[in-house]
Amino acid sequence: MVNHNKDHLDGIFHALADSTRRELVDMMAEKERTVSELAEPFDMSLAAISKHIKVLERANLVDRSVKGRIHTCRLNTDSLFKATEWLRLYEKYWNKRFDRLENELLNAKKKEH
Amino acid sequence: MVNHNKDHLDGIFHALADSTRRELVDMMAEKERTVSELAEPFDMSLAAISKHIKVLERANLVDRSVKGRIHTCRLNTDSLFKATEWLRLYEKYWNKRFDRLENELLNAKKKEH
DNA sequence: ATTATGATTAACCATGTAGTTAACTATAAA
DNA sequence: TTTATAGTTAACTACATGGTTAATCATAAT
Repeated sequence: MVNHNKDHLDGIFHALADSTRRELVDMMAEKERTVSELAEPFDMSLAAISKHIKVLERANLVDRSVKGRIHTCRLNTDSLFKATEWLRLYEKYWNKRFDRLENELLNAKKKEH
Repeated sequence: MVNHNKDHLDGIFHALADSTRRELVDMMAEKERTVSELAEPFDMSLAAISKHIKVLERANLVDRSVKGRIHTCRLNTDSLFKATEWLRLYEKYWNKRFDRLENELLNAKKKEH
């Protein structure tokens, strides 16, 4: 049996492991965008951006609606949420670190007096 | 000028885009582990795991200390924290979704009466 | 001194990635 | 009807990835 959640996270993290794609996500987070709008700021062919968008789509990070020749892309936060959920498992570890740092600071201050 | 933060996130997300590596992270989160301990549960050569660990290390997700022939690996949460920080930018979007869902539910209940 | 163990490294293979250009599809405008 | 626009797809290149086995290195045990 295959773990689909596993595959899903693979795809999500892989999609996010590219700064161009993260910038595309940024743009779509602000508001929905057409493919050409998304491509405009990049020094890269439309074909390349088209592929990047498809990677985001496969990872379920982006939904697309087609009207005539215009493809409109919008962020689908479900996958971002899943990625965050995985990372959240480890939140307590860096909280621990912060607590430790805080304590050290506190002790340092006490010594000053 | 190169954006180092960008490169860093590339490496972090790429490191996390593999279920074997995520499982290694899980194991190290529980407690620090030697390389062989980390390799043990996997149906894969030690060499392969050694490489996976190096990917995690390059992404700053793992620190290693060597004592004799034993390499001990522990989680470094700094990078996990960075990844979470990036994702947290979008948190408001799924909160919006949840709010909308909540409202819909509320309205549905009102109609019942 | 020899052998066994923990781990890395090198050489290799198959597959995947990120980009290119060129060809194509579909729709809108002249 | 022709042409321009929005976008995808195909074929290609160069390089990275994830795995293998075999060789190597360093340390510990006999």
